[in-house]
Amino acid sequence: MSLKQIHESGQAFRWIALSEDEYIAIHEDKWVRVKQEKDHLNFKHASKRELSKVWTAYFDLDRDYSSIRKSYRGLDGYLDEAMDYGEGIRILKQDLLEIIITFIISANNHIPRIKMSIEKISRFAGRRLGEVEGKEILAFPTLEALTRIGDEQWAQVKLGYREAYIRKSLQAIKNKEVDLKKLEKMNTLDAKKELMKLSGVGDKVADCILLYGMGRMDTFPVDVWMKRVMNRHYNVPEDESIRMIRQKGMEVFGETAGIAQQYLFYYERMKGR
DNA sequence: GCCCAGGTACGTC
DNA sequence: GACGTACATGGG
Repeated sequence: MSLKQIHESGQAFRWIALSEDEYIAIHEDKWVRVKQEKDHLNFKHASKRELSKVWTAYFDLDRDYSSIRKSYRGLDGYLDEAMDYGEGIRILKQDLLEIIITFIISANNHIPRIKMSIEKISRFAGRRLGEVEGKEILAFPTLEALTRIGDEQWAQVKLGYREAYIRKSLQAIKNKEVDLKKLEKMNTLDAKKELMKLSGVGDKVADCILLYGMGRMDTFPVDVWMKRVMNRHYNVPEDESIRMIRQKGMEVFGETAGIAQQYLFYYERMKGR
């Protein structure tokens, strides 16, 4: 497990990097300072209770990634390379509302700008949780706090046309048109349909929400990077539709396709840098 | 100035 | 259902 790789793999936008090996992760109103020490993690000042109640689920510590990697080994050369390169990757299980907002913002946007937007939203409405080395630690805002953000502040976040998507979606969640609690009990396909009722949530964003906010590994988000991977390494013609590419990904990589996707995405984005 | 970014909504066909 | 297009914003 590698904190550095998880940090670079484009799923957590609000980690605070203290160094290459030490980060602050934030989940709801909890935060933890984690340091990589060779092959194990040091969760500084985290109580045993919090470790088992919060961070085990967040870091997906109960899943046996090595056996998943073993099951993929030899399937194809490219995934082998990607798994070697990103051996320490895990899929984080992050706060559902935060992930919904984050990935609505992600659509047709640059990663640094996505980070900036989320940071601003947290600054406007997130609770202050503490401070480490002069860096303020903010919670991602609650649903109530988000719906209290005013027009002027939203405008300052510079979300462009995504602002309306988010504000509509917040209302839909607030009045239970889309009930996030019920979502957890649904199978992946039903949950996806439900999520896609939210404004700004299409196929790809829904897949990301399922994968990063609900721990559903049986998803295969296809963005421009994954399209590139599938075109170049999986015999998918350039003009193939995203829909068909997703379907192929699910067929090839199966129940843990989301994890395979993360190895491939990370490898594609990092190599050549 | 032009191109692009972890795509989606909306109107046609 | 599949396809084309507009869409805010800012960095390269």
